[in-house]
Amino acid sequence: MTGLRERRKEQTRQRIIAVATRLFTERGFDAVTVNEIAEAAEVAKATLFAYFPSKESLALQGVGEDDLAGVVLRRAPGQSPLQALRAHFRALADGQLATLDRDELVARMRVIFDSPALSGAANALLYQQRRALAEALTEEYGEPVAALMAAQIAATLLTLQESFFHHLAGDAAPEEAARVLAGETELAFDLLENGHQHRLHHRKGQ
Amino acid sequence: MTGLRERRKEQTRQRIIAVATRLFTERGFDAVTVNEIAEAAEVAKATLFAYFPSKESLALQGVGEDDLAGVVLRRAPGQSPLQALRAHFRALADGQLATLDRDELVARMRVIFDSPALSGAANALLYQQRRALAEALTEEYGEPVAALMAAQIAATLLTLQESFFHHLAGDAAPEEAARVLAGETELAFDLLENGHQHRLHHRKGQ
DNA sequence: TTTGATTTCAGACCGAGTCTAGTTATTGTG
DNA sequence: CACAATAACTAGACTCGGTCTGAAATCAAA
Repeated sequence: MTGLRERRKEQTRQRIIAVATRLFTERGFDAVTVNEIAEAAEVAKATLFAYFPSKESLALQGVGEDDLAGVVLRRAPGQSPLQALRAHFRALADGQLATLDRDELVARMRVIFDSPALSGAANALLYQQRRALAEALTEEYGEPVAALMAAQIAATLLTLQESFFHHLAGDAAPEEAARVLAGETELAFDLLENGHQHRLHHRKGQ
Repeated sequence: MTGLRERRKEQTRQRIIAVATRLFTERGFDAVTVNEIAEAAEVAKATLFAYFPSKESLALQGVGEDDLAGVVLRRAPGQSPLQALRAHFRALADGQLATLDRDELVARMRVIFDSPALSGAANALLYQQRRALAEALTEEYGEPVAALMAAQIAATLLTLQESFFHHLAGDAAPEEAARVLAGETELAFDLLENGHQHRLHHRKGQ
């Protein structure tokens, strides 16, 4: 059923991503031109843009695909949205570093965080998530509260990612970074659940 | 002291902003070209970009100039950061609509929210604020908590602005919108202080 | 008025992204 | 197998945001 045509398309797609990824990690997002990518991948620029809507999307393949709203909507009965999200990201934090190639991951994140343009694009992706999450929360909490909650949750998760990257990009060992991430994840959800009031007193360092 | 030269520069600057603002509100940010703006303002494109670093900056003049970090750093002794911010935005919500021209304000916000590119740029401005705020909170709460708090606060404020705009852009009367904004501001800070836990139960509508 | 510094300018240039019109595959059908 | 119909690809021109260059205009100080 999967005709030759579709296989070729998939090949081309993969080739473009591979070439782009290599160039981005070698020289950084901003220093690479889509003309270069197209040339190196042996396609016309127009073809490249037929596969990917923008240069950013080339570097953000597979980013922002968490389904926050889905996690909330599919949670076990009796579980609060925050509990469900906490469990989800707890599992993710545990699993993440175990399965994934550390160097590849840190290279990917470095490409993103090193380019303001890319960080912005990643942020825009998160924005989508946020809206969907707000909608998922609306039934239970009403619109204004749901919107605020969703915003706080999304911002929190982005911050966790950033912190994780900074540890990983520093000289922290992968296990160390994973440990810190796990700790900060709990901290973050505690903060969301209990509010800032609980943190009134000096807690310098961590 | 203020030589002719500097007066001319200021005139030119104002002329460019005026022209750009008019065109943006007439036709929307994306449908206006910097060449058009330059032509209408009777300057060369290069001159325009000597005054303003980007097309976005033309539409975002005076946006994102709140100084969240400053509010926190200059708060009265004994006051928590959140208390200080709450007081600040409470005052702002009260004063805002009283002083400012409603139509002008809503036009401005419409220009921004109607263009994804512009919303993104505004978001990037908020990002700066967020980092400064995180730094201001670090002394008291330690780095990871401060970063999380700052992220939640910034996201919250953005959400308030969005909600305010949506009410204003709808057919809500200015006073009505101001009233809602005031209410949501309190709600937002309650949420930040007490956490989501407090909102477990059905609160449909508002 | 001459000199030196600023400002402005037109226009070339770059990179991202779109569009067009024509070419080359791959496909389903007789 | 031949033959449309269709899908994918291509080169190149084009638009728009933004930078750069080198020259011309303007202003300040002497």
